[in-house]
Amino acid sequence: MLAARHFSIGEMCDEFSVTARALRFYEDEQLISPERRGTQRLYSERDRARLAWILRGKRVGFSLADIREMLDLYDVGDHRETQRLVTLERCRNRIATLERQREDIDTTIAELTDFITLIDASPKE
Amino acid sequence: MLAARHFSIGEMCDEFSVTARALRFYEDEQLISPERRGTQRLYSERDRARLAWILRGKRVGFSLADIREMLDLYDVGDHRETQRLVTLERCRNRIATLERQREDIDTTIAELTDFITLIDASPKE
DNA sequence: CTTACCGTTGACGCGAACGTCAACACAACC
DNA sequence: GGTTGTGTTGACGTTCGCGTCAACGGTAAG
Repeated sequence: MLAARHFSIGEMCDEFSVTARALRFYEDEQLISPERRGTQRLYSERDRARLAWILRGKRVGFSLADIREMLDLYDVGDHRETQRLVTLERCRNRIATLERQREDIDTTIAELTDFITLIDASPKE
Repeated sequence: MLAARHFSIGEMCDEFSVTARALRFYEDEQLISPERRGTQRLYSERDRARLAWILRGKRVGFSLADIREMLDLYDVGDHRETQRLVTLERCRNRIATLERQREDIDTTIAELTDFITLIDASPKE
């Protein structure tokens, strides 16, 4: 096996363009939980994947609480029947709101595009 | 001509499912500026269109400041050459971020869908 | 007239998502 | 051994987007 690589908080900040404060905040909010070597944080590949999820979630407008819930969905190894149904339900809800968002985005893009052609086609002579 | 219809703040609240507080806040922030009959607000069709824009903007994750900027783009009747170019530039930037958002949304939907098939295909017997 | 009801302007409060210190620890380098 | 760089934990400050009173005004109905 390859020795699992780890990353310092500084490296994470550079790579993902976030502040250390933000990373620590996400940890407080239980979105990521890096290991420690003594007192220092060591981020694994898994932590990086989670962070990517977090940032993507933020870009599409989810709150940290929302994102935490979604990450948790992936985590519960415990897929008892009822729990499983709840998870499915929530996933589907998420998807539904995402699809609505996409419609909104398309509408907005269309309007802005129309507007561009409008003012682009009427230059002052 | 038809007499232009106007709407009270209460009607607006019902129709768009927003609170009066929010509407007044948007007004403070110069996103809408309804007329007044005495002290009371009278919302026109134009105000309604703007509000729809605002709410759509919010759903796609824009800040009120962002939305205000976009609404302002439509407003400046003054399309002098330089101003016009600035407007075009901003519109294109907006569109670019919107398209990126849509990619993020698609990715997220895909992952959630994969996850659903995963846990949906492994029911406890 | 008075009781409702809808509306108005402040002003303060609040949760989210960090920013910004302060004070300290540890390791490397000169 | 001192300094520089990178990290740590509090703790308080800040911006955004309203919520939530309080105190008041107009008007329509009984």
